[in-house]
Amino acid sequence: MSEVQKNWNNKLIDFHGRCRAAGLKMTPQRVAVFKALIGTDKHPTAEDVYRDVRLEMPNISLDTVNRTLLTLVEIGAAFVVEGTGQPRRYDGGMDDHQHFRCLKCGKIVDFHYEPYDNIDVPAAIGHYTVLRKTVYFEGYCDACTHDN
Amino acid sequence: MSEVQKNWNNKLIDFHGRCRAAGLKMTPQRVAVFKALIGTDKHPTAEDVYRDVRLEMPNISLDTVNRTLLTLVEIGAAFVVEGTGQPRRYDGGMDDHQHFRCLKCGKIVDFHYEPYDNIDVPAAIGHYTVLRKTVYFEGYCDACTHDN
DNA sequence: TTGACAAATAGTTTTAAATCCTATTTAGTA
DNA sequence: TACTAAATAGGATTTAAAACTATTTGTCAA
Ligand SMILES: [Mn+2]
Ligand SMILES: [Mn+2]
Ligand SMILES: [Zn+2]
Ligand SMILES: [Zn+2]
Repeated sequence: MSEVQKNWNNKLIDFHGRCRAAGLKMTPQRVAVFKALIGTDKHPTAEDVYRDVRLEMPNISLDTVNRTLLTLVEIGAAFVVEGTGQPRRYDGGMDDHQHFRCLKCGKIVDFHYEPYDNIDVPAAIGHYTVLRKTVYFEGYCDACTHDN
Repeated sequence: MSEVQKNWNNKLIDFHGRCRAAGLKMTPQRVAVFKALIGTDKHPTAEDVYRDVRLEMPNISLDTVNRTLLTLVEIGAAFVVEGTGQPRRYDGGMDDHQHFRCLKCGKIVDFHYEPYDNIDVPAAIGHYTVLRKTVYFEGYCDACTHDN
């Protein structure tokens, strides 16, 4: 088995484990949505995932995709990308990384800068339960900077 | 004139200037929306602002409130708070600060930690046009942490 | 001060994202 | 293999935001 396949397999096993731990059934729909999400670095919307999964599973419903994506977030197998105002964008890449979002074309680009992996929680909000700490950039991507 | 009044007045003068610079008319609706926004630290939705402004200006339309808020963002007199999927939350506080959002009650809390005001752009995205740099926390606020 | 006109608004309709509803199917288990 | 709670499909509903259009209004130049 190749490294890539091994990595893929580990993710599926991990997903299986998370579902069991949470008392969730392993349905084909769940697996399909999970695979679609971890198979891309494009930070898709629910509609994007729906379109993708339907190629293999034409009868899946949009509601199931939406529900499943929320479930993935709940069990820690995915998260919602930070950003402002638009439809939710999901991310199945659970390795430490940060995001840049292009305000013109909507592209969300991963990058990794280690000092931002675990930034300090300032005293001012120290008494809150902090579940997620994010460093996030917005602007125009290369293509959008240069055209126009 | 008190310090508070002076500060308030400066913001209106600044707003006036920004409108002129952008070639925008000074309408009573615009002023009312702007005042409503800078008069709160609650990060209101468009509906919130609508409700508020209508007390003084009962005939203003929701569309005007939405349009005006977007206009304020365009001319740099306000911005949209980070966070997707829910209704947009607006912020008229243009002093440097950061946000914590409670995932349970939706409250958005301002805090200010100077080292986060102007963080480094990593080399990986150095060629992009970075317009906004954000440090952002999510979790449960005090009340929501304790009442479970 | 007035008149012309582009910009902005009110009121409404339309679109789009997400959630809700319910009859039916299914994964886990004993 | 049969049972049951959980999950799904398909459709309806809700909600935020944008689009549309007739009317009104700031702005500016005469
Ligand atoms: Mn990512
Ligand atoms: Mn704020
Ligand atoms: Zn772009
Ligand atoms: Zn809270």
